[in-house]
Amino acid sequence: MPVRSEKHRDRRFKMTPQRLAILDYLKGNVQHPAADDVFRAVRRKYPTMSFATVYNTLEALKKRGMVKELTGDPDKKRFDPNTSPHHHLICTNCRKIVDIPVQFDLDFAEQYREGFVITGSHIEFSGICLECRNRSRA
Amino acid sequence: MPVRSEKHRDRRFKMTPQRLAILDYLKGNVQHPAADDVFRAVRRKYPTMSFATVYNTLEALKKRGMVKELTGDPDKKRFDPNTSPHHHLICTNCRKIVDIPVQFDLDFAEQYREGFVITGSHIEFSGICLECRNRSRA
DNA sequence: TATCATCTTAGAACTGTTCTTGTCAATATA
DNA sequence: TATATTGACAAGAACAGTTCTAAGATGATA
Repeated sequence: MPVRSEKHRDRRFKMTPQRLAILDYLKGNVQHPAADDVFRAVRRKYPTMSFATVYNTLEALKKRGMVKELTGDPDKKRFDPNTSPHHHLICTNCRKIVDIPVQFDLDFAEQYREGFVITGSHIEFSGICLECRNRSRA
Repeated sequence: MPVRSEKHRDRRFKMTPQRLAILDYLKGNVQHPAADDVFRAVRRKYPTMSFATVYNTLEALKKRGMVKELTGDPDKKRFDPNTSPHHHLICTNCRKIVDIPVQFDLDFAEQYREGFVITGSHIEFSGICLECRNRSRA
């Protein structure tokens, strides 16, 4: 589906070349990039690209539910273009984030909601990834 | 290098008044404070307290497993003196974090570990807390 | 193509965190 | 006791990531 068709859903979201480039970079990306990664990648095509544009665009996409902001990395905000329900593994050594492509059933947790209206859940496992273990063994 | 006996295990961790004050503030605290909160609270008793001391102490306590660092708040690091296994609810409006005092069984997730050696898990529900809902209704 | 709201850029400003420096106290060693 | 070592403190500089500002440029639409 061409990204441009989105314009009919939200005519206030202009499909500028910069935004298309950012969407293009995010599409199918499983690295869970930070703003920094987006900036460096897209700047190759648009050398005048500014950080403000990256943050503005990510914020706009977030507001429209096209990306999710992750909190697992304590050092920077990272973004996930995969908006279908899934969970994450994060390597405490290299900060790599890997998807767990299924959704666990946590309905039984409803009884603990403490008056909250729950809008989302996130399960995250931390550990050491295969690559980091191999590296430290070398 | 000589092996330290069990009773001397922590003799490199001096119990200074500043550290005792920080521990005292954290003990039983269920607010999941940020460094900032610790600083403001402890400074009342020790007006010369420095941010460096707060961060150093929190880092030392983390290293010794006496507090956990949380990642649910994208804007700042927050700390949890409750080190027993439990989960969290976070209000996306006021950033309040509330404990869910039980541990869910996620052993079945082992099959998705993607080569990771898993050392921890964290389940977090996001939503709107009762107070924020009442406030917005007013 | 004229209009208007939105977008982009560049850089400043801000926030939370880490690092550096100088000093001191407590402990270990001779 | 004298001396060395270690750990801790305060103050503030430095740093990284993010947000904000101002002004001009651009895209969508009629």
